Formats: sequence, C-alpha cells, structure tokens
Amino acid sequence: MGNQTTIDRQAFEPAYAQLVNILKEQIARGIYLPGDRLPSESELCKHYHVSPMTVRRSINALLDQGIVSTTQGSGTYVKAPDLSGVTFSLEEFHNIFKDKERTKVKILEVLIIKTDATTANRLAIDLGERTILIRRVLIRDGDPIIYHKEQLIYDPVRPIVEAELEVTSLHGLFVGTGETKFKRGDIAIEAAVLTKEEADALNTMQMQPAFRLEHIFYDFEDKPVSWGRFICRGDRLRFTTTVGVSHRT
Amino acid sequence: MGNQTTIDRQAFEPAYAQLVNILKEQIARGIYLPGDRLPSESELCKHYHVSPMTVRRSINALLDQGIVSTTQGSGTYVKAPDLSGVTFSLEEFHNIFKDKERTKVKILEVLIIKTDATTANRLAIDLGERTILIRRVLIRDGDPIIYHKEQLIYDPVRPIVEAELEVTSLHGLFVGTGETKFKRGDIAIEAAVLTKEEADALNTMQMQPAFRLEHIFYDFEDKPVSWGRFICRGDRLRFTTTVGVSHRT
DNA sequence: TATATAATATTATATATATAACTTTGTCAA
DNA sequence: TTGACAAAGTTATATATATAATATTATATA
Repeated sequence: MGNQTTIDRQAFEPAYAQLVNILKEQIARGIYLPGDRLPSESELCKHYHVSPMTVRRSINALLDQGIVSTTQGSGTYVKAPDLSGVTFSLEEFHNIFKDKERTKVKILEVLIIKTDATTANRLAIDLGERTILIRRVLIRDGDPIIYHKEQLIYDPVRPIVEAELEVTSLHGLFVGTGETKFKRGDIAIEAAVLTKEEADALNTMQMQPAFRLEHIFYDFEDKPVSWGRFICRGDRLRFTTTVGVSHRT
Repeated sequence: MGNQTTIDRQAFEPAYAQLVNILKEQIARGIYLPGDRLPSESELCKHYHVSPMTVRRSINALLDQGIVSTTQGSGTYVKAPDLSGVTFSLEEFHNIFKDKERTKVKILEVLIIKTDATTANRLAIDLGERTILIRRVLIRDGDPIIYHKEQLIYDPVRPIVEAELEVTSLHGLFVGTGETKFKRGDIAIEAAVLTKEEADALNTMQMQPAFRLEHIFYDFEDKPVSWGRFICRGDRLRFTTTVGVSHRT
C-alpha cells in the first residue's frame, strides 16, 4: 500500500504532483476528515521543504478536483464528498467512434428537404427553407449501435455538405482533426425509448431504452450550422464516474 | 461586444483571468483557428506586460478547459472542438434536491431483509446476510420525481441506519454537509424504461423513459456500505453542456 | 460585558529568476 | 543529399519574494 510521506526529488513525478498525492492519501485514510482544516500553506512549505508556489499549485489541483475548498484569510478545508459537483464524460461514447477497425458508418439517406417547425427553430431559419438531411448508422462488429439523424443548413456558397460526407466515419466529430467547421456546440442528453424509425435503423425492437444525445453546432458567427441527434441503445452504453477521493494510480 | 485587447490592472478581474478571456475571445473569433500555434509564452509576456508565471497560469486554465493543447519544446496549439472531452454535471439533478421548500421526501418502506445475489455482489457480502432496504420517493410540488431504492450494510455496531433515516431529505448526499459517512462512491448512469414497481412509485405509467443512476458508497476502509438506484423520469430531467469556446460571461 | 481596534495568520495574486527537458531549425561535414 | 551536431526556441518545473485581501484572534476601551 502506497504510504508516501516525503517528497522524493529524484523521482520522475514532479514535487507538486507528489504533494497532491500525499494530501489526497491522507484525506482518503481519514487523517483529515470532512470539515477539517489542512495545514496552512506556510506549514506545508516547512514540512515538505517546498516553495510556496509549489504548495499553491498542489492546493489548486485539489481545488479543481473538488476535494478541498479554500477561504481567503481562513484556511483550506476538506470537503465532504457530494454528488453536486460530479461529472461524467462522453469518453465511453467517444470510444465507440475511436477504433476505426471495428466500427463502420453506413449512410442510410441524404436528401434536401424543406424544414419542419422543430428544425427551423433549432437552426434559426425560416420555416420551409431548405436543409440537408443525413441519416446514418454506426455499426460495430456488424451490429448497429448508434443511429444518427442530422440536418444541416443548405448553403451553396459554403459547401459544408461535402466536408460532412467526406467524413463518412463521423470520426472527425469526436477526435478533433482540425477539419471541423464549427466553433461551438450545445449538447443535451435525454433518456428515451426507441421509436419505430429508430428501432428499425438499429435493427431492434421499439420501446427499448435509449440515450438521445442532441446537438446543435454553431459557426464563428454564432449561427447554427447543423442540428441532430445520436440515438444510442441503452443496453450498449453506460456512463460511469466516481465521487470523493479515489485511489491513486 | 466585448473586445478586450489589453490587461487593465485597475480592474477587479485579476490579470491571469483577463488574459484567459482575451485568448478565448480571439479563438472564438477565429483569429486563431484549430491547429494554429498561439504566441509563445515569452511573446505573450512582452505583448501583455505580464510575468511568465502569470502567462503560465492563463495557459493552464485554457488547458483545463480543453481549449488548447501544449507540447513541450514546440508550442501551444488551439484544439479543434471535439466531443471526446465533453462532460456533463449532475448539477441539474442536484438542483432538484437543493430547494427544500418545494421538495419533500416520502419514505415508502424500511425493512431488514436477507440479501439477494445482486446486492451481495454489490456490497461484497455473503448471500443471505442481512441488509437494510429503504425505498423513498422525492416529491416536488406534490409530484413524484425521483424514486430511490437503497440497501445498506446491517451493522449493529455502527448504526448508519439512524443517520440515514434522520436525513429524511436525502439532502446530505447532495450538498456535502460534512455528516456523510462515506469516503468514495462509484456512480453509473443508464437509460432505462420504468418497471411496474418504479412506475407505481412515481405515479406514472410503466415503459416510460427514465434515467437510472446507480451508486455504491465506500467507507474509509474501502468496504461498500450502501448500494442503490435513483430512478428519474426522463421527461423531467435532461443534462446539458457545451463544447468548444463559449461566450464569456 | 460589549464593542471597537489592532495585530496576526492565511489565502490570492503577481513578479523575477533559474534550471531542465524537449522540439525545431540551422550548420557543417562526409 | 544525407546525417550528425550545435544552437536557438519553447514549455515544464521550481524557488524566492512581495503585496493585497480576507479572516481570525487578541487587546484595549467605554
């Protein structure tokens, strides 16, 4: 069991990172309980023989991780683990896209249509204007996993379509190739049950649980360029995270 | 439109934060495009008349926000916005618990039972050992919103039960009162459809979409102390976030 | 006792500097 | 042209120091 109490200057790990781990471990062991004040920065300096800025950096890391809170003039206090600050990432979602060996993208349909009310609202355009509709399925090991339906602004001047279609893999969206044409995106996750259209595309039955990941992307002028939804079978995806002080790597 | 280009030393906002905003805005405006190299740290020092450490701090902030990436010896580069690093917070979930005015907790059932296989596995105990089962519903404005089913280790020596039951509001779990008895938790989110039991508790129909938030909490010896699930109506909860460079506050 | 004031401790911000590690570029020789 | 090497540029880490802002504690005063 790791039980570091001093900072090893010969170690590969930098001093500030070592101090972070030392403090985290002490908190994890219950030496400092929620509500307790940590030693002041100057005390930590003396005890571990590091400079104030190094201590500061370590404290900041603990702050970022939501493990402690600081009050100017008072001290640094251990936070009780709570769920309010917990985050979960799309990493696992991203992983599905990552290995290009196992996953393929099948384009079901591409057509130019007149917008319905919902799309007009999302893309901030007039009802009836033309948009490009793309429907695709992401297939892993022959199994359809994710259904994607997207509508893009139809703009002959700036042919985003070609760029989008070139990327038949959707890969660019998730790894940041530098070819992405959008500056910013709003994303929402909802729980849903599969509609018939979605179930057909995913080759399963309707009324199955699913994640619905809705996205709107904006260009550099903050105008919407595309809107769409990823539909993901609930039995194939699960988001995990931890709260509190987890073990050191 | 904010268009800050110099650092105002009289401003309330500290220099490093101002520099973060300046750089973010330039990236948002497309002055630096994905893949571009930012000016080197020493150049930024000269241009904005701040010390290297201050520039460093700003760059680190951009790193944390996933806006740039750095390569030692080479430079700092603007990242293309990608979904891989996107995170969702439980803030909105947390908000439901926060206002004690509107929300009440109704305890449906508390009993001591012998564990089934699933619970024994989650709590790392033997099959048939006793656990405490608690079923509650969180009600907002008279409407049942969240159904919670939890099983705790039955340990006469350490009566966690009383503590749990005192907190009839579940509030402590989410705000970190310092009274929480656990050190660490694993959390998973799944998409699901309501079972009959869940639908009854939530006073709605089964087969409706729902989020299932499963949690296991551990004590300071890393032994599981409780396991449970929050079931949340999908039409009452939605997680949102943004990707890329969003506008400054 | 209660209140205001001073002193002290603590975090927050900022500067200046130094060394190390790594990358890129340029130079020179084979 | 190619490869080896040196030089310059860039980020990463660390120290030492200073000032400001806030909180806490002690002290003096009424």
